[in-house]
Amino acid sequence: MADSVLTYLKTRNVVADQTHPELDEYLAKNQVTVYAGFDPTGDSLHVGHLAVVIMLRRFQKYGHRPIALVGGATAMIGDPSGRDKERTLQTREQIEANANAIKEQLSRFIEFVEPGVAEAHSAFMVDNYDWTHQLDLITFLRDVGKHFRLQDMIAKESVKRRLERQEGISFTEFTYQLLQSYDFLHLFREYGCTLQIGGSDQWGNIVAGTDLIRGMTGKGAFGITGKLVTRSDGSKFGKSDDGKSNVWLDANKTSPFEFYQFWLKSTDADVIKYLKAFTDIGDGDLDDMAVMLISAPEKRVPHHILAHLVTSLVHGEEAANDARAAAEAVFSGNRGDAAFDNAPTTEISASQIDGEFTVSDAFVLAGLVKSKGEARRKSDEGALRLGDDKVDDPNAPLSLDAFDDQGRLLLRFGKKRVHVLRCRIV
RNA sequence: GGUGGGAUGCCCGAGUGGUUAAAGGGAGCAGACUGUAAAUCUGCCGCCGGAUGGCUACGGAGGUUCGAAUCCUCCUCCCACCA
Repeated sequence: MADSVLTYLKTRNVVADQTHPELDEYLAKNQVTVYAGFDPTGDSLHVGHLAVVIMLRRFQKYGHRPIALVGGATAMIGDPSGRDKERTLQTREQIEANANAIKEQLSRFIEFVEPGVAEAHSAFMVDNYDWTHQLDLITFLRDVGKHFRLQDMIAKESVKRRLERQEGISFTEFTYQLLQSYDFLHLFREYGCTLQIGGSDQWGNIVAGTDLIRGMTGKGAFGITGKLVTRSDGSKFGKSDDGKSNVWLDANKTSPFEFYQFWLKSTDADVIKYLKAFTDIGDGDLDDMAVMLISAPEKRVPHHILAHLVTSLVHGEEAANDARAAAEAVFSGNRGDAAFDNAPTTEISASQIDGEFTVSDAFVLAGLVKSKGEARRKSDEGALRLGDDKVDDPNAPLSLDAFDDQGRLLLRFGKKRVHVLRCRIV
C-alpha cells in the first residue's frame, strides 16, 4: 500500500494532474484540509460526480480532512468549463432546493459534522453562498480583482473556447473563476484548507485559486485533478449533453435497479478500470478479476462485483442485493416477485384499460419507447415483449387478462430493458 | 476597411430549381450471433395512431417561381486573403 493518498490514487489511475510534483511526499508527511466543490445546478449528483466524491473519501481514509463545498453562489453564476453554451440562469429558490438535495446526497458518502465543532479530521460541508452573497462589489474588485490578469483569464481553456464561438461568453460567467478562487481563499483562511481537488475540467479554476492565495497571502496551496472517467470507446461516461439520459445518484431519478444495470452492462474492457476508480478492491483481487474476465467471461463476475459495490455505496447494501435479485429474476426468465418488486414500475388504473388502450400505448406509457410510431417499428423488429411473448400486433388492445393475478405485467424492450405495469383496480 | 468562401438533421458532411425528409459517415436504438461484453452483419433513426397522407425542417427575414436547401434582396455570425 502506498504511503500517501496521492500515490495511492495514482495506483488507481485516477489522477490527471497536480500543481506541484512534491505533493506526493507532502501529503505523506502532512495532514491537510482538502476541498472539492459541487455546484447545485441540478437537483441530484450523477455518476460523473461520483469520482470526485470517492476521491474525497479516500483523502479522509488517509487521515486528511475533507470539506465538501456546495456552490449555492457559484451555481447562480454558472461555470463555463466544459460548456459550449451560456447557462440559463436559475432562480435562487431553485438553486437552494438543489443545494439541499445535494447536501443530503453528499452526507451519505462522507461523515460530516458542523463546521464550527469540527475536530481535527472530521469532514464538514459548507455552502459558498454563505460568504459570498453579501460581498461588497467595490471591496471585492479592489482586493481580489487586482490579483487577476485579464490575459490569464482569457487564456483559460473554458473561456477561450467560448470566445472562439459566436455564442461568446457573458461577463457573468467570465467572472466565475474569480468566485471559485475566492472560495479557495476563504477556506484557506478560515479552515487552513490548502488543497482543492476536482475533475480535470476544473484545472483552470483550481490553478486560479492557488494563484490568488499566493497573491493575497504569499503562501502556497495545492491542486489535484482527477481523470474524467470515460468509456473505452471514448464516449462520455454517465453524463449527457446531447439528450442521452444521465445516471443519477437520486433513487427517484435512477432507480437502484437501473443503477445496478448501468454498471453491470459495462463493457469488459472498462470493468477493471471502473473497479479501480470507484471501489476499494485491492490489487490482488483486481488481478483475480482480470483473470476471471478471460477465463469465464460469461459469468460476468467482475461486472456483478462492480455493480454491487457501487450500488451499495450509493443506495445501500440492501438495495444492491435487491437489484441483483431483480436482475437475475428478470434476465433468467425465472421471474418471481423480485423481478416485479424492483424493476421500474408504472401504475395504471384498471379503468384506463378500456379496450381503446393498445399494447403500443402501454410501451409509451412505460417510457420504453418514445412514440407509437417507434413502438410499431420496434415491434416489427421483434423488440417488444409482453412477459415472454413477442408483440406482433402493437395496435391490439391491451386486455386485463394480460396482467397476472396480482395485476402486474412485465413489458420488455430489447434484451436489456424492462418495465412493470401495475394495474390498480379502481 | 476591401475581396472571396461558408452556415444543412444529435455531430461531421454531400447536395446548385422539381424524382430531397434531404447521399455518405459517426453517434444512438433494435434484431441476429454471443455472455445483459466486444467485434461483425441487418434494420431503424424529424414528428404524427401502418400511411401512394399530414405537419415541421437546410443561419434569420422577405422575394422570384406552378415548384426553392438550391435563384434574388437585406440581415446575423464564421472563415480566408488583402489593407
